[in-house]
Amino acid sequence: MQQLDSHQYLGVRDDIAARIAAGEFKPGERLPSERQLQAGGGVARGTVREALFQLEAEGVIYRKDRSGWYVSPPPVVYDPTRWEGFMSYVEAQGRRPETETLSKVEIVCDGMLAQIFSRPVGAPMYWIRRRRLIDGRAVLIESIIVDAARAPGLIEHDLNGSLTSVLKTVYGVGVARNKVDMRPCALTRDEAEALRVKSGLPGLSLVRTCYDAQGHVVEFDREYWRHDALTVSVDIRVR
Amino acid sequence: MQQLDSHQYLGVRDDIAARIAAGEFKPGERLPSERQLQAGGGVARGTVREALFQLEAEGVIYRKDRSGWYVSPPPVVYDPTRWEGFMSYVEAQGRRPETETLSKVEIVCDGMLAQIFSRPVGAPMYWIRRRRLIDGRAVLIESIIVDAARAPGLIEHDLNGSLTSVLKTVYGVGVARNKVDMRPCALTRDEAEALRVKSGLPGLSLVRTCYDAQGHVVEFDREYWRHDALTVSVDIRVR
DNA sequence: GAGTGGTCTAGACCACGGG
DNA sequence: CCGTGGTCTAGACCACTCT
Repeated sequence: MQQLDSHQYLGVRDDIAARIAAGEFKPGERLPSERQLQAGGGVARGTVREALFQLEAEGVIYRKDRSGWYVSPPPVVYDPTRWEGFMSYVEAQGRRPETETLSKVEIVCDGMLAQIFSRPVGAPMYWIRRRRLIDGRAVLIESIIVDAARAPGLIEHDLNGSLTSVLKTVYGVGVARNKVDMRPCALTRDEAEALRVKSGLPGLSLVRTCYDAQGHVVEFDREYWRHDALTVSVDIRVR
Repeated sequence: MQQLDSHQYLGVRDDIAARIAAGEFKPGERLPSERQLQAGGGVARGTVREALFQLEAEGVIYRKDRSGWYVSPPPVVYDPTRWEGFMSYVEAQGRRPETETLSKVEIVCDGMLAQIFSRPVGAPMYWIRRRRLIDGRAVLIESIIVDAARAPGLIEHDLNGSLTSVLKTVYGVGVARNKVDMRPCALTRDEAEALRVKSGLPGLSLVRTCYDAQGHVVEFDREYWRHDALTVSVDIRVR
């Protein structure tokens, strides 16, 4: 498991990392092509790629398909215990958030949703898919389910802002409890395509269930984040 | 970015995933060697490895260095808002937790620790490194700093159980607030070696700062988890 | 159309493990 | 010791983006 003097890909990794640290390549900038990086060191292209994968796993660089490797910008901090939405906390950190609504449709409750929402199978629900970007880079894709009975006509609204505030201001539906599950995952076919990354890239899966004061589920949200785009921070006090 | 009918490594991935799902290989069991898997499908070994990396990123399999590929057991659920320690929540989920203390030494406060603990540079601190296992597999390594003034002689105790309960019962030091930061990371040289995995494997970095009722830092803890070993779950209520 | 990364081949040698 | 995964080479073709 140890890198002795062999493991030249770690040497290549260190070279590239040093050049980034030295400011030769800045966040958002493109690295030289794999074949150019290879030429410098007299190594096979596969070895250069191994080094690039290492840096990608560390969150130092990322790739745009068939366009090249780029230096990663710093991650944003996400606090699941706060109610402010994506748009506000990203902006508060001096970054530029964007939201794109990929689709919004009415569906009917299947068995799994029936259980989550405590609603009968067949009850109408809204299904919203959105992609969110920071500084122009797609960082997460989310799939939201909302009980149509709680927010009739929801999908007629503009959903490129804060969904929570639409629910609150238009429908008077407030959130009193929030359950968040997180786990490292691999971005699979669909998520990877929507984020325009290679399938199999590590990510963070985040599942949020929002309840109102009566304990009814208001919103059920699955998010898939690029692994290098966020830090999660939770601050808890004993009651 | 899309898998058409080419991308045969995804086909190999699906084959292996199907055999695992069908129960041909059970959690904890070893897969056939790469060269054996290769023989079945008439593909190059590199292609088989690509498929195995994919499954590893998804948390389906993991490797033991130069020993082989194994089917992953299910992850444990970790709730940073609960105070119960590793030993109890792992056991509560029907798994077998173990802790090994790798080292415990007295150190002096450097600049960073001085800031975290609001203590003068040079103040004595204890530094404890532990490795924790579930069902015999190393899943995390942690590095803990405790203010020696708050718990004199702490490192004389057996630290293979719950540190929090030792602090509470022996020293009367309770925790009133908990700050947890999490982010996907790559396991680098030291962590990877301690977990006996390949450097560069994705992981989850978890930094916990524990405060007492007076707002003093009691314990500062950095954990590095295998990415496939846990799910984080947070349940928050508005007050 | 040129250049990029993505995939794949068919070999090779090495370091480490105890299937 | 033999088999394993870990690393590496030197090519090749493809699908895609547009540097």
